[in-house]
Amino acid sequence: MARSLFSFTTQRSLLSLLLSSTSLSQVLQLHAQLITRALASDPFVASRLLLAISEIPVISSDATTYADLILSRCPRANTFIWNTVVRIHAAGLEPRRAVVVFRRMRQEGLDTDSYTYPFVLKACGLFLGWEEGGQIHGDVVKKGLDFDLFVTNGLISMCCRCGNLASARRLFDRFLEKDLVSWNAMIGGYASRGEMRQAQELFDEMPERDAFSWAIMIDGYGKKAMDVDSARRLFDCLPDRDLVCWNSMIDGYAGVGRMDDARELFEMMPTQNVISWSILIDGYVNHGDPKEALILFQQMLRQGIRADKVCAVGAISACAQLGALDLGRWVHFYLRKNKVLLDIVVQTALVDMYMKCGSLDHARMVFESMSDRNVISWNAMIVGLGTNGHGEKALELFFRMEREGAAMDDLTFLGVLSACTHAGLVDEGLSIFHRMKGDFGIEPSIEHYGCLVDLLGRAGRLAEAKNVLDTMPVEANPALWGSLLASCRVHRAVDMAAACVQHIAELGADDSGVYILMSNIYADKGMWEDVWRTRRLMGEKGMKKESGRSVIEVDGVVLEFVNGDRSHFLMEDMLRVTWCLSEMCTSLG
DNA sequence: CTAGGGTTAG
Repeated sequence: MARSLFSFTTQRSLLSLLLSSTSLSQVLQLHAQLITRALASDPFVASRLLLAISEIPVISSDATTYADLILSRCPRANTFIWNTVVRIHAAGLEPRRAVVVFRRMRQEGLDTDSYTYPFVLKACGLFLGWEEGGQIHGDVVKKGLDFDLFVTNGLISMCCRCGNLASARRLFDRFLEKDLVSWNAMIGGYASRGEMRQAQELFDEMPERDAFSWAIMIDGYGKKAMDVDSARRLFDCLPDRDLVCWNSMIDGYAGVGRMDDARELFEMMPTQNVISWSILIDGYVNHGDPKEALILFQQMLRQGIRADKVCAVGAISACAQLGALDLGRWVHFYLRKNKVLLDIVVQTALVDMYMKCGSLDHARMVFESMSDRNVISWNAMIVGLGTNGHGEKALELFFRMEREGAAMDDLTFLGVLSACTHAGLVDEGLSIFHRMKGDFGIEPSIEHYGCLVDLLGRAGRLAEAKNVLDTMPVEANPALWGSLLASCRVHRAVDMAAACVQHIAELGADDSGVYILMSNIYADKGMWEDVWRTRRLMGEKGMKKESGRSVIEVDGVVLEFVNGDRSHFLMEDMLRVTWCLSEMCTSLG
């Protein structure tokens, strides 16, 4: 009936348009046209709409909601339609919803077939829903689908992803019609958990191998088992290496900090993609060379490779480590200009970067604009506010976090406690420390005790601080005694300071810094005999003062200062610093 | 009528 409302040819052209649409808004426009013609409830039209959605490269939450809507408006939906909705959810941001749709499908008495299970199982593997997967497994056996290649491969990889290697292996061994994918899934299960002995055994046994098999093994040895040399031996055996193999091998080296080896392969590989660059950039960021990371980032852009959000996170954290605000803002601007979708990871990296660069307003702006926040985002704000000297604001944010019922972890408390310390909010800090276990279920670690000692010590409540160290459930370490020692200097408590040094020495951690601090405490009090005695002791122990080092960004240029070393200090840099300082002085009036 | 499984970077 509905069909007679508009001509067959118009319908056909609409449908062919649908098949070639590449964005949700295009699909929506077409749907609107179809709705006005009262056609959307037609199963055939619904299936076309859903197929169009499933072909969008990135399934947004709008897309999944829309798929649910189409399903609900289509009373005569068949198995194909339901399968497609399950598939859309499995590819979306919340794979769990695929299982929800699957359950409704069964409740409403629809037939499930060999196309239903691979998608549901994939979803289970993605959110690690082994419980649900186990039930589905029973279902599959009842339906006699456990001999279907796709269904069984789905089961094997679901079991592997959920860490149930024994079940996966049972399925694998009993399955006589195994293909290359079955082998790769099983080997991947072992490799992703670093069980390389078992993976290697199967790898040697398998009838044929493809690029995936090699990539799985190289990645398993390099990243998961931290055995880069074995990974390299396989890599060298491999006749024609694809991009993934190169990247996995480079990532293996970067993961263990062998940046020279990583770099050498990077230069050798035939072509690099944005992932290759990201691996290298991240490697430098994680192994103490953020400056090199930024140089690479700029090189990559110059070669015409667009940065994606993963790569940007590397660059942003390099900026954070360097305190390079101008560059960080530039990366932020780049992402906006290139319409790169800012997800929670990028936004959190930006918050962290702005905080580390001391730009609280920008950090706050990004944080407030976030539609979703996790514990890492909150921590970045709380820790950042604390280290920038805004203890009250950090505390405020902590209470807001509590009100909103956001999950906290041990870093949250390290952040808020040290914020209290620096703002002199001693009683507030104490109260939070004492609520940690009861109200938030987080057992204080040795670091939290460190904060407590600091909190009390800096406020001059030295006896209470020492009492914490003497009575805490785990034994205090040199760092904790060191923190009390630092408080002793501030409050000129010579005797307690000497006791701290004693403890540190007993723990075998008495480095030059400890004695220098101690001798400074004596000096503050004019106890020169003790100063010289301490200096002599240092000489006897063969200690020398170590050099300090710092890095700053001035006017877009990153400068590195090493105490006692002026070689980096070029005249040009000197001029920039001078200019910058004079600018600042002028603006301060 | 139509569709499907395995690898790589935070």
